Amino acid sequence: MNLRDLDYIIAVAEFEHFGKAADSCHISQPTLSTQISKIEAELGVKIFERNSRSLQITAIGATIIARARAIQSEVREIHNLAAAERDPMGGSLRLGIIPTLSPYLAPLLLPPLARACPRLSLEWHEDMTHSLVTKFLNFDLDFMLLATLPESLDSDEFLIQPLFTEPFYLALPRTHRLAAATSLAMSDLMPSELLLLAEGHCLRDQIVDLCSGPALRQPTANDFRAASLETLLALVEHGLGVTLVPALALPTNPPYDSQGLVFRPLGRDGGSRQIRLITRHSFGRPKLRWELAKTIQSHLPKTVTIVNSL
Amino acid sequence: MNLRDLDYIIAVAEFEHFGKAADSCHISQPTLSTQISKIEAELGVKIFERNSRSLQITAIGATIIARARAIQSEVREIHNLAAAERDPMGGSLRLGIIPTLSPYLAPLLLPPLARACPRLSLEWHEDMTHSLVTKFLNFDLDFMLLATLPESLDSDEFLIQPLFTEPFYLALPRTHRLAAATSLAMSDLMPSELLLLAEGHCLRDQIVDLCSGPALRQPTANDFRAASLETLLALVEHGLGVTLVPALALPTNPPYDSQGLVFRPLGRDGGSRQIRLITRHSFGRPKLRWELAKTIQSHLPKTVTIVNSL
DNA sequence: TAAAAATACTCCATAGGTATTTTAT
DNA sequence: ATAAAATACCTATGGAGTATTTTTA
Repeated sequence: MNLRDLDYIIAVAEFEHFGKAADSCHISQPTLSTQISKIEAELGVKIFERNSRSLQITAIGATIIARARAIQSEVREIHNLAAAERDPMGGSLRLGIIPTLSPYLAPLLLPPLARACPRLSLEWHEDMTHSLVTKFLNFDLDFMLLATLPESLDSDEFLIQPLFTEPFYLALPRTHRLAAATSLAMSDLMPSELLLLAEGHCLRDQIVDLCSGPALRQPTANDFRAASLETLLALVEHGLGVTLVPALALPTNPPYDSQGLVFRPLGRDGGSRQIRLITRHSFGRPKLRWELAKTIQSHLPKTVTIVNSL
Repeated sequence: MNLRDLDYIIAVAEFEHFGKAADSCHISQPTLSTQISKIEAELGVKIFERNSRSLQITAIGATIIARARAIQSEVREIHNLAAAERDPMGGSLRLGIIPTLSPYLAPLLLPPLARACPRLSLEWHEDMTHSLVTKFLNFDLDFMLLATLPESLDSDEFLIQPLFTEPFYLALPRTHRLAAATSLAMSDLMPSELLLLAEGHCLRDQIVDLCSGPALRQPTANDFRAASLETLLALVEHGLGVTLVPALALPTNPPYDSQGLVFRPLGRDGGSRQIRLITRHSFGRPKLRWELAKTIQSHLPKTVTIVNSL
């Protein structure tokens, strides 16, 4: 067996098609076929059940592929360790981040991080929690910044580092009847006026949980299934409703207003989310982990609360 | 980089000598030299600091080698998984076991294990705790049976499974003044008559801890530094002293006596040790782990107490 | 019959060998 | 002076290519 062979079985598992997998590995289909056959002969088990019409991964194949991904990740990490030795704040790093955090954290984090680690090559993967976790478990991400913790991360091999708690704010059109109120609670809202993100966003679920009080605006055919907070805020600005946003979505300076929008804190227990940094314990560059966490915590606005300050 | 390259850097790290490492890899010294150079060039770091008289592992080299060992272990485990798929109770398994347990457990465990897993290839590594743990951490053992838990095993990546608790018995010459006593306590012993194993055996340390009561027989030039319990029992049989042995060291059937020896239970809190099975969570053959633990627990004499029965 | 994997064969990159030189104590 | 690693250069295994055949839905 060979390290390259691991790429090959992972590619076949990914594409479930020898031709496409071969392309992705930049080799010919016959070469891939022979190599896979050799591996299967060496191990004495079929990794893929295949014929000219279909391809399936066998049970043992799936466990082998999981190990192969882990091995590849370790090999990558050897390269990263070496790169970090040549340049402690260099190397490459793959960060996953949720869409309701990414646009607000990026401008805060990237400039100081580039200053602290000038030669660090950062891959920024913006996706919803579920997709990020899948990639992470496949060793395709080194770090994740999440607001929720799926059960699949309930394992000792992962390091979960709370960074900050971010309260929710009510976003209102400036012309809204509640725009001038000094203190607001969820119960002041009309059930129908709350706008939500599309399903799959953890923020949507958190707000739904929070709003067990006022009946939720049911999704209808006319509902705009907003894919981003920015879109949602545009709807609010045009008077189509109100929404809850995490603190980082606010304009950076008080009074936190922008053109047609005003943001109002919610009273005690108005809700908040905790942003956590997730890695594997086996991530081999502790200084880089520390630098990342520290840089995030050091450049947050006063609207959020630092947890576990470094 | 190549899987074989990992063998090479591990071999050089092991022998600290290119010629010997090359021999162990069955390649020539120049081939090894060129390969190591290539790896170092690829990673851009020196793994070994070397000249014609000395060889040292660099700091980054040590971390790379640790990863390399982990990768090799994963690769081995892929082969083992495949072997286990062809034959669920087959494959190979490397078990480390302490010298004060090995001679008593081996005859109990091996026949039923061979019956349960006829084609399992078992490597039996008998050594003291410290050496076993070193091998285990280097991924050179799959399982350990230990009576103590060094701090280096304080990590979530290891699975520690208590199997049974084994009380200590006092071993006396048949002619001893206490041989006829029905109930004994540590305080009945004369400080000078207690014989101990050589240093390094966990059993020695446990008995020393237990015997904070009677002053210990101090090692002198005349002391026989017994390397095994069997040797110690031979000394006892010849009237040179008494000793404490774990229950499994007793002859299998009551009245638990053999030729010139008698064994007497100690009263409440006469001491005991707990035997634990240690693996990595990443060990990929849970059925085999279960079978091993179960087979051990199923074939123990009544003198020990099963913990966490499977 | 058509899409996909397997086979047959040829080629070449690179791991590995032998002979020799360089290095550092 | 000597032990050990590095270099030079040659060999050959096995990974990769192209052309073709086999398979099965």
